[in-house]
Amino acid sequence: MVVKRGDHDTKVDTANRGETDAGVEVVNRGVGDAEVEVVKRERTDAARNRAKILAAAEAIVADRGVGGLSMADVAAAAGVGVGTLYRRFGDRSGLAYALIDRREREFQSAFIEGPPPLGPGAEPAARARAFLDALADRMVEQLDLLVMAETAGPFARFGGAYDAYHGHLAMLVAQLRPEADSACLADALLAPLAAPLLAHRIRECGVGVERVKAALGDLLGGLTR
Amino acid sequence: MVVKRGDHDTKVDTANRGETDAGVEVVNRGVGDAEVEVVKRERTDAARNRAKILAAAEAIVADRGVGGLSMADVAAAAGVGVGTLYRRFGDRSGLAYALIDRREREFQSAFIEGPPPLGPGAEPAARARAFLDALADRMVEQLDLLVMAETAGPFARFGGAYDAYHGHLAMLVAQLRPEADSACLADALLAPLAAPLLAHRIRECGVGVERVKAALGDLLGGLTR
DNA sequence: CGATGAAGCGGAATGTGTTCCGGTTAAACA
DNA sequence: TGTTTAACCGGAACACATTCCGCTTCATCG
Repeated sequence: MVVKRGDHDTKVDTANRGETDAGVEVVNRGVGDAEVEVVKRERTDAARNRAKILAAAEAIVADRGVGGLSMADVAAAAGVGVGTLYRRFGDRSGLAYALIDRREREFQSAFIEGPPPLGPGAEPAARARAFLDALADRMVEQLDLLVMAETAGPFARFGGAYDAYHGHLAMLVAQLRPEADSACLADALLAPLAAPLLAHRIRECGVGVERVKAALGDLLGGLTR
Repeated sequence: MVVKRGDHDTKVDTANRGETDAGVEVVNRGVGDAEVEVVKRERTDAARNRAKILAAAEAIVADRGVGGLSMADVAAAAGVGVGTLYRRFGDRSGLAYALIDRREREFQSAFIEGPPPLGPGAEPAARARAFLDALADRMVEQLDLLVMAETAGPFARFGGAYDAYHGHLAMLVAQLRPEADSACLADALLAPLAAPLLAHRIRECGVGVERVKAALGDLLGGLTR
């Protein structure tokens, strides 16, 4: 099961809840004691527009960089109104997140159900290390978009992917150090990989990802002993 | 010596360089081999406006919260034009930073030249621990403003203060673990105290500051052994 | 004291993210 | 196939940060 971002702030309604790549929506509807999952297909025009918007956004990012990604431009290039963008993606950071999404899902399934050492089967320490390394690489890979997804709304990050990372790492830390505050430690280990900090260090200060990974490994090593 | 923020991006000119609380500007002017420090007083009308703006901004924050701090409102309340705000503070995050500034300076002088264990004189491990604890408290104290200063442009405004923290902690870590990558470790130890994460955990998740401090102490403890 | 120019000032103009709402349409159902 | 309705669409309107530029004022210096 891949964890997706939940509601954004207080603004976004349920339109995007549980949404997946194909644009279907999973609704939990209480029926007596049992909960039945009802799958509700996205309307065809909506699906068409979603595809057009994502294609247009990707083209604009490829062409002009993330900075040139304005909602009005994307809407114009996709041939839809801006209202449609907001209906689909909530806000600017939501659009960025959608652009990131495919990779994100691959990454999440890799550490949840992929082969060791990232996936299950390896020692917790090795898994945690592999996870942080892989996450660092993943962040760098789409750094611009990630900075934007995080910056547009300060809490956007904590609504979805972050929770998945946090839950996973907290589980590993709990195995490593049952007596410790695994939730807080997971936060602390994840924090150095925040997009803005990473972008600053790598781009402005010439620090390589490898050094960041090594420092994190150092921290993790201290934890296991 | 208190470290202040540097230039913002590419936009802000030299108007605010080397600025201090009283609004004076220190200019280094090369004269032959020697460099002479020339102190140039802020114009009286500018000083008056600065004070009016800061007072108005403080009142608005106290009244409506940080969210209600709009540039136009502050300008109107202070009885100046918005252009004046921008001339003085560069942008929204600059204004937030100015609001934070007094406390910030106290804090910095406390860990740079204050009494131990925060200031010089204590063991590096104890100082690092005390520093992280104190920083956590300080962040919580003005969390809203700090989130805003950080969010408007990541590292734009808070960069100066962050550099001070980073330099200090990196020095302590280097004493603690001479062979380690103290710069990266300092980043990693500072990152969990980033305002947005802290705000989220404390306000949305009910995590107390004490737990965050303890986790950080745990991490630090692992480092010293 | 009066000229001079650099610094400061204000507010209109601009750009862009976000919301709103009347009209449209796809899908379900009789 | 006709009816119904919830979802969707578009773009005008809005809010707000930021920029621009012509005018004003302070401080200096002859």
